[in-house]
Amino acid sequence: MTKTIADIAKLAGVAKSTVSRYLNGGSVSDRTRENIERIIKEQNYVPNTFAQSLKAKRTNFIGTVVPRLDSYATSQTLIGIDEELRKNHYQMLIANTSQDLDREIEAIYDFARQKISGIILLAAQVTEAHLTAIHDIRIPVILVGQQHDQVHSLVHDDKRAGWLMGRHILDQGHRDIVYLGVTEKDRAVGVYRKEGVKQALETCPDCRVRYFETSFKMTDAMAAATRILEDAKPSVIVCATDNIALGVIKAAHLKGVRIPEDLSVTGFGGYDITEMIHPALTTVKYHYFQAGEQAARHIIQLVLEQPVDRLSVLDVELIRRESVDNL
Amino acid sequence: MTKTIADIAKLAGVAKSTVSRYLNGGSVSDRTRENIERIIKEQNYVPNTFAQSLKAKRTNFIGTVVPRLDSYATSQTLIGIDEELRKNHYQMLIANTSQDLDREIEAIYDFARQKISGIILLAAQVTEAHLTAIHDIRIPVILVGQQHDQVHSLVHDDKRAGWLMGRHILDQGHRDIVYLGVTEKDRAVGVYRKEGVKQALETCPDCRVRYFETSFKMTDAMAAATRILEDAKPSVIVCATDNIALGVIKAAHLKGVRIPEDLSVTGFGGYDITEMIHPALTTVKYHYFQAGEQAARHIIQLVLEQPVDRLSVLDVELIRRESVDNL
DNA sequence: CTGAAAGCGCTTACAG
DNA sequence: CTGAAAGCGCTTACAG
Repeated sequence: MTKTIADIAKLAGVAKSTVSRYLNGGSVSDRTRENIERIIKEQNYVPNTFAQSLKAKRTNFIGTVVPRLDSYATSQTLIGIDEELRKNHYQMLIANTSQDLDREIEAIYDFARQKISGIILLAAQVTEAHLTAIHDIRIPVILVGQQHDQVHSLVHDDKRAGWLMGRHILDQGHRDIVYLGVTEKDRAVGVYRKEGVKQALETCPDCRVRYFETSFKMTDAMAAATRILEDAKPSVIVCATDNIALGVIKAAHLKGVRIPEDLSVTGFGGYDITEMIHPALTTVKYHYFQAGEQAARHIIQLVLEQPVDRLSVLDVELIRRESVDNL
Repeated sequence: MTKTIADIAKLAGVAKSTVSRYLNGGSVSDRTRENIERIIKEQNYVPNTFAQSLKAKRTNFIGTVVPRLDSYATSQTLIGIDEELRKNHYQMLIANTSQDLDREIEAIYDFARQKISGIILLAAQVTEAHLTAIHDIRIPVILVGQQHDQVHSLVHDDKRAGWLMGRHILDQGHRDIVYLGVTEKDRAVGVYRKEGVKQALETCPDCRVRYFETSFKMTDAMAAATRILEDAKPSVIVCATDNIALGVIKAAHLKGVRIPEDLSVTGFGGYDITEMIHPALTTVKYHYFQAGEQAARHIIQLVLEQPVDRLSVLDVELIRRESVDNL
């Protein structure tokens, strides 16, 4: 049924090795080249990748571990990874872990088992188990969105993002501020982003700043905001993510609190939707697509044993829109 | 370095075939079983999947072709596919085509080349080239979201969705109606969904209905809505997708048109975000996750050469929220 | 430039 | 229950 290299060789009147050489760009005479070319086309021959990989001991697979598939950040990053990988003739494999840490570890080992060449890890946390797995598999790994000294990392400048936002709301005259953040287990979002905001706000001695915590879910953020709006009466709520901001805005609408007249709200991320809602959300744009592209470039370099910076930091960009009032 | 079945066999003092049999659940005596088990654990042995696939002539890969990664519908469907595939020890491969029809065809052939066992195709259109490719590769294919008599298909009940929405706005007293749809090249969304609406509206002789077309992009929808709001003065705009509805709502906000007091708006899809915006969007919920699960189940059955319905239709559900006024 | 041969790491009849 | 042998479809030195 399906043709093998032997069939082609026989039809072309040459040895299998010659066909293989042709396939792999080795030196072949023009006559045999044309001959083989024609036969391959005629026979609709495609090489068996398993036989290739078995022999060559390597694959063109790059595995990507993602905590979730239904997030703007993940989607954009994946698209960037995929585009760049395609260009370089690598194929992306995705393992979705649905925010389950155990599955994350499992996925790493699974990928190793499949002899993929490298792993791109979009993790929210890096635990000991992660480090052990990364060490065990002896395959290049690059971390995206989080950093760790023992692993090649690519991150967004969370601290600067926080700082930009902190400065901005100060500039707009806000003095009574609520920061609605997330768990510190997520270093990037939970710690650095908040640190940036805090650092900017510390330049303002007469500011009142209160910190609250919620989850990444819009509904949880909504509930948290409802409580906050009952007790505190801040002029602005700085949310750790655009999704949280969306939840806060919803809560405000339901309570009849107008944005930005009664309450300013900000996010982080720069999701497409933040521009479409009303009022449009002031946020800090993260370059997820570019992060994906660069992560792909880095993992390929790592696979090819070329040097790569241990840490790359992507710039971020403040986007001023309508959800912040100028007091 | 990495262990092979031969190493394990030697250490266990048995033949390679015995180890293989153990691995594949064949009959082995308790003693050798325990022995092999122990050695495998000690040596941290993992079978080489390429050698397995080369010999066994099949893989546990299921390829999924998606037109885009950054859409709620795609994400949810992929999650459903992935979950179900995992359960059955299949691995999902994703090819993103960025809405490029040529890449879609290419992806199908690429998958075949990689000897994947089956393909799940989330296409917006089914062209001759698709049919040729599907026919050429001789691998089971299931179409999701679109239907075609020559291919196993799994669809949402677009016609009924349209009908439900048409009935609903009629029930709410709307008589001056604009339908903002998309290209008929997309049969499911462009034709059937619209047909459903039309069918419902035809029961209303004194209704005024006008049809417009836009793209799937929010920004295009926004521009289209801006024009529509200048000329026509409908009481409701029925949008072919939630994203289009989001664009329409944005345009309305910018023009100072209040929703739903001045204009009612509806969508299709049931994206999470539609609940968070204000006012919450009336829409028809599609069960993307379940579609993914079922598509996975079907493709597995097809791979195992079990019978599968040529066409499966998933139910949809009207969700009444605040964006439709009761006149 | 070309070919014969060995081998990648498995699985699968076939004997015993 | 167990083993020896052949073979899956390729690639890679090695000779010529």
